[in-house]
Amino acid sequence: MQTFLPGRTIVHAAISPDAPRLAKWPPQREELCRGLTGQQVESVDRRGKYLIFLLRSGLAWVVHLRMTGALLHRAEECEGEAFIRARFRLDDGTWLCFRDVRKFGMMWLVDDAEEVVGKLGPEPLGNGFSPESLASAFARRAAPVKAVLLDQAAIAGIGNIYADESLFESGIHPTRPASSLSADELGRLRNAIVSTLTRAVGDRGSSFDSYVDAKGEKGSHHLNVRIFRRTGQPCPTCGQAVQRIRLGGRSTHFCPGCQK
DNA sequence: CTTATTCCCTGATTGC
DNA sequence: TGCAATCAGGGAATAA
Repeated sequence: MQTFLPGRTIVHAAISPDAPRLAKWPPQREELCRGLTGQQVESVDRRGKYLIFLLRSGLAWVVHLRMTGALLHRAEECEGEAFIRARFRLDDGTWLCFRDVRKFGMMWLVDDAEEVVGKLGPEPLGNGFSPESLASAFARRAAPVKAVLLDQAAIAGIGNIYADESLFESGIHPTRPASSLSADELGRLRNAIVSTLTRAVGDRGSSFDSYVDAKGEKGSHHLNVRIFRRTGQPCPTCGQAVQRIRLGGRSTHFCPGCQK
């Protein structure tokens, strides 16, 4: 995305009427498309799970792919391809196609990206992310630590896979109240979050389901997870069977032997 | 303020 | 084999 989009101008934009919730702001898809047409992309950025395209005009085009969304860069229009919910033609003749089977994806065209991402917690791969950052995110939070890890206002960008992997790597039980973690545990969890996300980025993401990048390529990190969706299989450390429970409305996987 | 629950959506999986 | 019910999941909305 960073390689081909900066400098390009959107010369045509269309959102399909079968994706009525895709346009979050302006809420009418025609208005969002009108606003995007003629805009030149200056830079590509990210905050948590949100993509931010800063435009030369000063506006920000913000996109969230959610579960099954993908922004695909194509030489040709994705004519006849299933689940294409929006298309954007660029001034070099290529296309950016938004494919989204489950229609959970969202986009905004705003004066300031902070209107969308302003309430997110700190970036776990940012410079200042420390055990103290976690302590402040967990203060007064009696909810299970797994649920707080998924709370984007506490820490930005951690999803279900990486919450389970980080808790496993740090040896912390997912049901522990977040505010009950000791300083040592906060330090271990901080390091586990950083190493888990760094490894996942190195593998270009996890394609348990349909995730692909702008070139249509899958990530490989789903091949390297230690605990996620491995219910009943032996723990890689102690051999006990991996257990699955529901927490924060999500499937949660952990080793009853290693995670206290 | 926090926490829990429901909803959105549809392909894949499971159950009879 | 066929059809229906269930499941998966991020985050918004709602309720308590």
